[in-house]
Amino acid sequence: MQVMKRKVADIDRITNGCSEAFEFSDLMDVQNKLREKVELNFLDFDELETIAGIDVSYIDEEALGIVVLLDRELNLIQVLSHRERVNFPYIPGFLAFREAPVILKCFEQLEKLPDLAVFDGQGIAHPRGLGIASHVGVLLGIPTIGVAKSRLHGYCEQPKQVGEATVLRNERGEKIGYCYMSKPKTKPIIISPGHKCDADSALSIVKRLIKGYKLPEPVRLAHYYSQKLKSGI
DNA sequence: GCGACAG
DNA sequence: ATCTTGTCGC
Repeated sequence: MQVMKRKVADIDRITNGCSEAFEFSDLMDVQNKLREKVELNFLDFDELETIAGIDVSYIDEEALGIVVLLDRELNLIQVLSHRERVNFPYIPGFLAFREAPVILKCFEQLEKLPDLAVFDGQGIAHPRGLGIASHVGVLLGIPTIGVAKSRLHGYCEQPKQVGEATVLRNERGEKIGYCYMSKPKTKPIIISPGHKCDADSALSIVKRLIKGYKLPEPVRLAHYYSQKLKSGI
């Protein structure tokens, strides 16, 4: 637990950042508290009207948040963005403390929240069950799903066939998501529910959001615009 | 003490 | 995430 005593500020100094002097134990307390509010229930894709995709890119010391809004047929409705200085370093397991601020600023621009938000990162497949998808999902009170390009927590068999999904389980053997090969000859993606959604619903929904690419459309488009806007500045 | 470690 | 062009393979 000694390492957990280290102040984020210490790491911040090393990373040339400028985060608050929070301690890991405090950050973990926040996560454990929010974790209690996570709800895992069935979510029907056919009931969704609008779906959002979120991504964040960086420009030196600034973060550029992007939220793309899609309709049920995955047509682009609008793109929201917000750019601001980041004051927190990237620390595995604490990504939300770095990216949630700018993401929330994007959502504030919406008059009506989406029926589902898909994140680039983990949902409950996290050491304390609160990846960025769950974290923001609880703060906004809307259904969310996490789609990561690599694993952070949990173990599973490697899918070998395209379209094959293997169960991702935590150390207690509980199902916390799926490892899914969405495209031929590509590394499988890690799918886990964020909030107001369960693992099976998350897998089912993500499958319907994939249109020929490795990543589901909401996240793929968010990343696309994230990079595009950044270069156009 | 060592390894793991989303974006 | 980001720094970066070409290139090997399906």
